[in-house]
Amino acid sequence: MKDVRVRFAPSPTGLLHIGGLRTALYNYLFAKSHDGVFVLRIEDTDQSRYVEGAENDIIQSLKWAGMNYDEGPKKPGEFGPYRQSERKGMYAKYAEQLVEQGHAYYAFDTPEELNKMRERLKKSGNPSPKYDAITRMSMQNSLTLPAEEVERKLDEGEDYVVRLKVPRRETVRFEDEIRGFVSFETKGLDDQVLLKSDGMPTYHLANVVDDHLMEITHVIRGEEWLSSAPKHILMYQYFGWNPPKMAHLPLIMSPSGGKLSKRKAESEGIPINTKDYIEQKFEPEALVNFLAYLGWSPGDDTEIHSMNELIELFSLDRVSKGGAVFDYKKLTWYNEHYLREKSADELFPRVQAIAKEHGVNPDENYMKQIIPLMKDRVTKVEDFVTQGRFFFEDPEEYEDRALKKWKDGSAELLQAYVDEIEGLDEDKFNAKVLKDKIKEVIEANDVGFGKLMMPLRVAVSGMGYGPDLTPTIELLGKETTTRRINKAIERLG
RNA sequence: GCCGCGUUCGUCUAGGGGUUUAGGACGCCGCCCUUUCACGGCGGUAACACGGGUUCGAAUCCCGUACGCGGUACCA
Repeated sequence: MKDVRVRFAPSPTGLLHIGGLRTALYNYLFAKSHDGVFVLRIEDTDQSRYVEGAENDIIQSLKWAGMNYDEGPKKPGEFGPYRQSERKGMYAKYAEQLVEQGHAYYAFDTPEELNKMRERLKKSGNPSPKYDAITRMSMQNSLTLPAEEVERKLDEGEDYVVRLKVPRRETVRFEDEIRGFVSFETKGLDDQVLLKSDGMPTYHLANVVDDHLMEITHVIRGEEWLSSAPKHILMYQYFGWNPPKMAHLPLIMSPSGGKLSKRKAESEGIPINTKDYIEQKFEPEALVNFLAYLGWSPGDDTEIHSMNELIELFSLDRVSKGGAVFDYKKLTWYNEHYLREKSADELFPRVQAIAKEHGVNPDENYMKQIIPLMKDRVTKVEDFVTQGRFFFEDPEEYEDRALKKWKDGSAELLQAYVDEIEGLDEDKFNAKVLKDKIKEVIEANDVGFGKLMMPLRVAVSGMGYGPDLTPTIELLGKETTTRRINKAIERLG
C-alpha cells in the first residue's frame, strides 16, 4: 500500500467551482509530493441536487488543469466503485453496526415533527435548537419508544433515519495538519443523521466509511468542514478505525468579503466555474500557479512554478490559516506571464482554433510571424485574434483613441510615404527599409517621427497602439499597406 | 445567539522572541528603454487589528476585546 492516499470528493451538483479546483489541486500536490495516490470520488448522495453532466465537467476540468486522478470513475482501482450512489448498499450495515453498539439509533420523526420541535424550542428562547442528548428524549425514536413498537414500525416499512448518538458531554480533540489542535464540546453537536429515509447515507456516514474503506490517509478539504470534523472523529472512534489525518484549507474569499459564492463572484466580475476559465481561454498553468499561491507559499520569494515544481515544493504546513481573497488582476498577470513564455509553435494551434471561431482561417506561416509580434501585449490567447484582426482584414473603422492621433497634415505625410514605398521592389519591402523611408519623409518635411508614425498606424491597423509598426507593415505586404493608406487618406482627409 | 477558526502593505504572502529602518509579488505612481502601445530595467507608495501581560527585549509567547469568516439541515 502507498503511504499516502488522498481523495478529492466533490458533489456533482453543478459545474466545478474554482474553490473546488483549488481543493483538488492541494490534494493533488500533496499526493504527488509524497509519491501517493490521488483518488476522485463522486459524492452523489443527495439525489435531489444531482446535476446531469456535472461529473463529466469535474473530470474535464481536472484534466484541463493537468491533474490526472489515479483512481476514480472511468479509472477503476481496487477500491471502487468511486461513485457513492453505486456504493449505496455498503453503508446501511455500518449504520446498523453503530445502532447495535448503542452509538446510533432509529428515529421516526417526520420533517413536520422536526420543524415543530424546532419552532417550539425557538419560541422558548433557544435560537439553535438541536436534536441532541436532551431533545431526543422527547422525540419518536428507538431510545424513547418501546422495543416492540420500534420493531413494528421497522417491519411495516415506516420511514426512518439512523442518527448518531452524540454523547452528552465529552470533549473531542484532534490535530489538524494546518491549524494544530482543535477541540469541540459534544454538547454543541446534534445527533447527525447518518442514513436518510431514502436509504442513502448522508455525507457524514458515506465520507467516513469511504475514507476508511478506500484507505485514505489524509483528508484535505475546505474549512467549511471543520465544524463537522468532531462528528467524524466520533464515528471513527465508534467503528474502531484510525482516523485519517485532517487538513482544513482556508476558504477563498470574495473581494467584498465572505466565501466566494457564485452570486458574489459574478457581481464582482470573477468567473466562478472552472469551465468559465477554460472558455475564456486562460492558460491552465497560470490558473494552477495562481491557485496554488492562494493560501500557500513555498516560503521564499519565488512566484512562478510549473505543476512539477509545485509538487516538489508543496507541503501542508506551509498552508496559511486565514481566508484568501481572490485577486483577479494577479491571475491576469500570471496568464500574461505564461503566454509570453510560449513559442509561436506552441501557441499556433490554439490561436488557429480561436481564429476559426472568429471566421478567420490563418495561414500557419503568416500566423507564426504575427504571434511573436503581439506576444508581449496580449493578456489572453484570444487577444491574438481579437486585437490582431487587422492582420487579416482592412480596418472597417478607426478607434476613437486612434482618431485623436490623426491631425492636420497627416494625410499629406502619408501621401508622401505611400509614394515612397509604392515603388519599392518586393525584396526591399522590409522593416528596415520601411523605417528608413519614414525617416526620409519626416526629414524632408521637417516634422517629428510621431507625426507620420501615428497616422500610419491608424491607417494600417485602425488602432492607436499595437505591435512594432514596420515589421507589421512588412508582414502585411505592399499591396495591403498601400491600399489601407490610400483608403485612410480618402476617408480621413 | 451558540460553537469553531482566523487577523502582517489595497490584495496574495515571508518572517514564528533580538539578524527588521518588517522582505517579496500583484496593483498603483514615477523614471529609464522605446519617437506608438507593451515587454523589460530601476525606484517609490503602503502593513504587524486593539488592550493587557510574560520578558532585558514581542509582529513573533499568553490572556482578553474587537472585527472577519465558517458551522449550526433527512445539503454537501
